[in-house]
Amino acid sequence: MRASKYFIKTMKETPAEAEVPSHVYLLRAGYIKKVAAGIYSYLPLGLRVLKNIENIIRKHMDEAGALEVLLPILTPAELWKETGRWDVYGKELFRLKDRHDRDFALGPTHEETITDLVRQTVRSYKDLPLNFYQIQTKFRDEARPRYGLIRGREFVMKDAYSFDISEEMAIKSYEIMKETYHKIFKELGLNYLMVEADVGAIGGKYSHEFVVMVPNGEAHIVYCENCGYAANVEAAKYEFELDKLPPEEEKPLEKVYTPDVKSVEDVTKFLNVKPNKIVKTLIYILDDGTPIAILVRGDRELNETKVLNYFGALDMHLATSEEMEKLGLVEGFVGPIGLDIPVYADRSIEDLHNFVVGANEKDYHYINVNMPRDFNPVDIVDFGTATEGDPCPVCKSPLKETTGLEVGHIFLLGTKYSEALKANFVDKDGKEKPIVMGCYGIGVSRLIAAAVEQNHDENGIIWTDNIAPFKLHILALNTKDKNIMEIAENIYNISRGLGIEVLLDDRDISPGAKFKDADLIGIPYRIIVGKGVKNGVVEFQRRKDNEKIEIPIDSVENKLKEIFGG
RNA sequence: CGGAGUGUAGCUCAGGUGGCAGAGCACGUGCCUUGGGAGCACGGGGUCGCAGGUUCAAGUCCUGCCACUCCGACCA
Repeated sequence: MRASKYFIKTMKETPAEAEVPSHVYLLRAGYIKKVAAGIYSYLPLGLRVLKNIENIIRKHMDEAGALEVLLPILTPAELWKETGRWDVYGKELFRLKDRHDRDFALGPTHEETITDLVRQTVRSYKDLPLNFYQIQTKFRDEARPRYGLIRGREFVMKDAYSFDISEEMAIKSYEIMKETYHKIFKELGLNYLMVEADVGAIGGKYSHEFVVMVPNGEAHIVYCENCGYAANVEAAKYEFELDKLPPEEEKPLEKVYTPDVKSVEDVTKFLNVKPNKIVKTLIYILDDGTPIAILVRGDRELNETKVLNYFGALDMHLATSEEMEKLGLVEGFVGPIGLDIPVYADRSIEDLHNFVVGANEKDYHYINVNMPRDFNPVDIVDFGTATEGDPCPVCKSPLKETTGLEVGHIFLLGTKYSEALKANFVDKDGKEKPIVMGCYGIGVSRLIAAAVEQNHDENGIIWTDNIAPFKLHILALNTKDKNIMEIAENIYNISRGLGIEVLLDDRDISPGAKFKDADLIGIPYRIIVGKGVKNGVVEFQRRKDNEKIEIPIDSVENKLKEIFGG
């Protein structure tokens, strides 16, 4: 491709809307253009990258035996009502009506649609297993779209769904997808981690996330360098055993005057105790209106996901000041003793002795509190958020914490959707059974952003070889110089003959502008045709390190074969 | 959804106390130049987010709305 005939629209300055590197460079280099918040057009360069990623995914999905389909974006409300998600999915589901006032939704995911297809077509165990996938645009009315392609309202996703006759077989399908995902992310050239994850609203038995390691990512994960355990902090088990404090003799319970001492930090200072001897009492209101109290050690953070899972709730919130008042509670001085709402404890306070809690009375705390002497929780559960330094639940080594971007998520769904939609099959024994499902997503457009987040420098993008829009960038530095142009054209033709995706910068602009654009666009390999041609050489430069080496013009073809294996 | 902020040329932005709509970059033409976003000259480009209001006069003041960005909540 010749740049003079292509669509290269770079920007010198950072658009005001962009904050994170991927957003900045994808806009500046002319890969994408914003249409509305969280909605982008892919320009020719951007589409090439998107297609490259799609094709790598497609290749591995096909190899794994999955079958590509294309489901509709526009889906009837009836299907969503059958599984209950018309109500549960909430505001994130884009809803619309047709001219007959019938309800529809723009698909944010396709469990309903694919299960509907399967229930209509699959009758016997002989039809199974099946794995359908599609690469398609998804719609989610995000509360807050942000960071360019990282969190959009319209985005491209690969979603796959497996259907098996038993959980045992479904686990096999799940394992095949897990391996396939590893192959995909390796081929994309990204530094990633597979982590144990929470199933969230999709539901199911267990799941894994694939997270591309980037600083300041949205996914918080802990991992163990010793044994390889890795998990999203939402899902990470907290290995409280090694974090236990030494046993102490129980001291008599005492109520102390603590004027205006509310937060853990206040209590720490006022009573001169460590945060791990203080117990926080958090009041939550579940989605059915039930208030609950949850106790966590002062130095630990509560994990709301674990609480939701424990109560089987979809939503909950910390009690507001008004709600606290209605329940007769004193903000800042809530405690479990004498509380008449159910009290649950995180395992961090199991075996804790002589600790501090609020006294349910303004300006008073209890000290030397002990369980079960002074109160007895309904249950003691792992409600904690794992954090750096916590012992690994597998091998007890200290965990490391890091952040990343979730680009893939696989779920063993079980029969949640097949039962709701009555997707059954007749087994060998002649009995009708629900199909056992799994679902597998990859954020295709988010991968573009993730790749840039992970691979860029102060000058622009540095694509990995397999996803770069072009693999070779030829810079003809002076278009008025016939000699330069002839040699550049010649190298361009040789490259094309070798099947290399090549971009020739033949625009009549200054050399500096060409270099700046080339850095911004981030094509991995570059040949510079400039004044060196007088001495029979051109330069070869890698975007990664910008190191230039001179090579004789007549050995360019061999060099290209060496790099691109032509 | 709560909090904060911003909307003026394609982009980045300036336009005290109301008084002819601006700059740099980008774009077009010409000259000149060709190894890290060159220079000179001329030129085109505006519903100042939208709608009301105050005023002789509104980019500027007032009211409402909309859009966008950031922080938070939320996020298969």
